[in-house]
Amino acid sequence: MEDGIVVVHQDPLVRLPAFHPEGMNPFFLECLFDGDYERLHVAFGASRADHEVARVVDLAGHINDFERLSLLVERDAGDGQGEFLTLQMRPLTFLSFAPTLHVGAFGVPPEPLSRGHGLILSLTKPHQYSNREFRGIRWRLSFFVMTLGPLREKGLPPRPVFVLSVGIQFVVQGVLEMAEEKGKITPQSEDFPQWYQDVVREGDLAEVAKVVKGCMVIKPHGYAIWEKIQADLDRRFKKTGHKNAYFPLLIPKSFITKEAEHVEGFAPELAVVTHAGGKQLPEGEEYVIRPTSETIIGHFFSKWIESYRDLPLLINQWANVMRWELHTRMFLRTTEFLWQEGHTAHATHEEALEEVIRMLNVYGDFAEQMMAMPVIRGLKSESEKFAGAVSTYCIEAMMRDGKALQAGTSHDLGQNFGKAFDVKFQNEEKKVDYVWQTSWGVSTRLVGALVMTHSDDTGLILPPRLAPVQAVVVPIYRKSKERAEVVEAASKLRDDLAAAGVAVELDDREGKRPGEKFYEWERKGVPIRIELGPRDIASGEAMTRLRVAEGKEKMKLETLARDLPGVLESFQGFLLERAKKFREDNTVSVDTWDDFRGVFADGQSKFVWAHWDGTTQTEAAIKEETKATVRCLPIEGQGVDAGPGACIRTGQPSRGRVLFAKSY
RNA sequence: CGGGGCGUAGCGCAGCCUGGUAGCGCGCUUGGUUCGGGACCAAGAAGUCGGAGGUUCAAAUCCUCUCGCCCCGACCA
Repeated sequence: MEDGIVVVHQDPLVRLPAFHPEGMNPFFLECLFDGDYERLHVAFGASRADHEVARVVDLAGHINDFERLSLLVERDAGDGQGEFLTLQMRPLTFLSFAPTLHVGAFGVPPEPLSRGHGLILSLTKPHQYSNREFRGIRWRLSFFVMTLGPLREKGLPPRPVFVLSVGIQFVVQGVLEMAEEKGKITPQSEDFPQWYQDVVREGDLAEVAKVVKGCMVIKPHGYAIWEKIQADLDRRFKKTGHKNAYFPLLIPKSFITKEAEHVEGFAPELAVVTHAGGKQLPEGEEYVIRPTSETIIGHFFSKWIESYRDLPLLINQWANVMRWELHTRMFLRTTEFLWQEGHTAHATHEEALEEVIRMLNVYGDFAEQMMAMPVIRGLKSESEKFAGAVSTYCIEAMMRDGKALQAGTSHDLGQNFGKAFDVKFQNEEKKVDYVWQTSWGVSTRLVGALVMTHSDDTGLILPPRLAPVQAVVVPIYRKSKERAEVVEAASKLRDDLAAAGVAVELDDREGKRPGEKFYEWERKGVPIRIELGPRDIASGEAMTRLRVAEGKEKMKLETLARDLPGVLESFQGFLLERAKKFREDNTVSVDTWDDFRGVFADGQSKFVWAHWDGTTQTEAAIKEETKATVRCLPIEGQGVDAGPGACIRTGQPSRGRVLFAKSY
């Protein structure tokens, strides 16, 4: 492998040295990127000295859409054989990447690859980094034989062909350093997922736990947001008659298997406790860490409920749950997360359905009123519904990249869990029946939704109603004599604001300059900053700046405490309106399959109202081709024109438009 | 299962090829000058170089084994 590692120049030049794959003659290939990838010179031959230069490929014009770019390169061999090189280009995914270089021999029996044979090359451009500075970057290129074997037909000549897959690994050094630069937030437009990570980090919301796979540490500032979410939701739950309770973290494994769909849905992501007290638990007595609590709550409901007089039973639990996820992202999908799960039991299906819709609306109202996040309320398709539910309702919000985030769910469980856990009651007609259950929940994912709904390239933006710090006072002074005076006035202002009900913080830390404090609080999403210096005190005013404002605004010190709550409220309203407008601007109704695909091309997403024939197969086909899924079937008043139409994909009849988008 | 990369100070990394005093940036501590949009100067603290074994007068560096993390691939180009 020693020969496979080459350090290349900045021009950037890539050289593939000779290699000796099994059963092949020594073979040499050289690629030379010209300037900023505008030209690619390809040469190959049996030895380095012997190589012939193939035609120069002009990449200009294709450089920005490298995805599946195919180039046919005819070789100037002069022997009339028509050998060629095909270059397939795809964008890179991340820092360390290993694009595959496929070298296939065409039109020849699987004999030693040498001059005169065509090649398929699959190279990858460092797309993600093209917008960043490449200064100081060192490229290291190594390659290795990965597979060697017959290639299946797939549009290739019916003659014997074989493929040699060679992986290339570039190691790009010096880029990560830039990304981790202090206070650095990658622009949304450049790399949205990276932007999200940066905002969460710089906003001091959370960090990846690292020592525990897939988990995160929610830091004080992030947890404070969750506490505000909890406090308000809890009030709403109480108001609708629910009571809090707490059920065990561990659930007997046997419980999970009682509801057929439920076990199928959750089995892959369960964490199982097999040992306890220094001993292995007997077979069949293992526990799972709850992924959700329908089963254990069903068990207890069956003990608590005897007659219709015990109904409805309205319970909520604040808890942590664990789902073993392969790919995790802070707040959006982590192995362990915090949530609330409501569980209710009712005498009739109608009553249960009312509950399902009631709680869906509680979530919807909360999202819009508190989070300033507009949502669409709807019904999940069969493939997206909760494992074990009859139907699942949801609220879907649009993130700033046009993708949809499921922000809350409310399930009609029918009698599925009632039957599985024998939750029976005697009704008013003295007949025994199974209860009708519901469950509904929202999680710390809401914090991620908050980030992706409002924040910008400067960092976090928090709606005042959920901001742990709504206003920050930054004192400005020169000499230590000024400091005493200014801090005193600032303290008084802080006290006045606190008395007016504003969550205010006075940042009188020494050793940090005002500018640095400004940036820090902006990254943390504080809605308004108040600057107080000697000049302001003299004039009886303070400089204020809203988190999204262009400039600063003077406000009278006298009336600041009185006026600020109003300012914050209007900022709350502004954020909601802005989010609504963003969603409107990125929502379309589409009637043709070509238009539909166009919306989701190039990794883009919007909200799309389109007709769908209602079948799981069509849904799967659409997802396969566009990555977009049915987010929900809108409930009354949530969709666009409600009339029937023809499925966008199959032309089959559709009862009404449903919401499509790519999703988290 | 196959292949690759990486483990050196809290964080990000250099040093390894060619063995010889443990380095850099950020952060942190102290002092001073600063302070209306990311300050500067000076001094300082901080590392069993992932682990074990070997070669050597001498190992972060060479060899063998091992642990951990990340990425890619298994015929889709």
